[in-house]
Amino acid sequence: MGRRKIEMKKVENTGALQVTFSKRRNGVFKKANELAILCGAIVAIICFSPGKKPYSFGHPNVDFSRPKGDKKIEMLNKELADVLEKLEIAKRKNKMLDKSQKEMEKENPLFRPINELSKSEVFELKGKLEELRDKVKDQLNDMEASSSLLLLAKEPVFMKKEDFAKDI
Amino acid sequence: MGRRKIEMKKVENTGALQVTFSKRRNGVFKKANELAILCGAIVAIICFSPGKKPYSFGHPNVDFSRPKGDKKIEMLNKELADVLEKLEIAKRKNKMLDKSQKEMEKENPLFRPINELSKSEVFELKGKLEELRDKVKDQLNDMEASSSLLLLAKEPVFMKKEDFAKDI
DNA sequence: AACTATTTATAAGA
DNA sequence: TTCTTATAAATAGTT
Repeated sequence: MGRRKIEMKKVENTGALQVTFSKRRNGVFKKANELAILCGAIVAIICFSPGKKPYSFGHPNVDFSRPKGDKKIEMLNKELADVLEKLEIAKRKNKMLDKSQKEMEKENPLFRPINELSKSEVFELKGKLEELRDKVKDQLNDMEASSSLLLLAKEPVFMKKEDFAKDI
Repeated sequence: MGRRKIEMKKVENTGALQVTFSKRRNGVFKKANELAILCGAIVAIICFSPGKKPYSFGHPNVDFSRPKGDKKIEMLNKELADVLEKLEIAKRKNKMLDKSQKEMEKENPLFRPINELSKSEVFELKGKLEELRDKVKDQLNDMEASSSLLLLAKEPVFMKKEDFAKDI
């Protein structure tokens, strides 16, 4: 599409690479914009330059910044910390109960099994919750990793209006 | 770029819309592929057709299908269900303990407060966990929504090899 | 950044 | 849908 046909392989000249990336990135974004307008389609693109700079395009109203997600993860962790703290309290209470229990056992040995199970339940539950917390973390991390192309775009760069305006 | 210049506004004819979307989607994906190859860039596109069908393109190795995510969410839900079941068991145990407690109270009234608190802790914990489960669900749903363009692409459609081959 | 010779994409037609 | 082709648009190399 120019003075001569080019080979479809990586451009090695660093200067030419920058220029080619810039020109073609704009070309792709422009085509995507036309697709969105002509067809009423939702289109999102994100790409990383050879220098790993992120650029994104979205139509309509696609925002790839991620402060929301980060805050939510913090809140989720806080929530779990609260639950775990409650479990610690419950555990301590159970210990107290256990202590008193020993006195009780002297009078009524039948109580023992029930209390023991109840106590181990709480411990098992704590373990479950800790596993769960880690799994939730991993889940979110994995989701971020697999959708990283979108979510890592901290600095979205949309095409300049005047570049699109030519076609509209 | 064709027999005649077209206006940059939504194509109203339904048949023409389908054809235009299909042709131009392929055009955008092809350009994106060229950008990725020529510049060694990472490029990801996802778009929804006028009929809301998702299509995606990724280079290199970007897979937007989500069986992994779905399985994880299922596992997460199962995990939570297990924890809640354990809580139900603990709750029942506590009820039994409570029953026996009434007999105990006759002998030792001091036990009552501790047991009552322990029981309410379990209830509170159950509530917390239910909240948490919903929050985790919401969290995942929101992340999917905000990054929905990627994650909702259940049926990624990559360009046919032969279409790319022309250029490579 | 602009220019322009060419290649490429595609709108309409078959 | 798939192919053909006249024409519009993108862009490689140049200035």
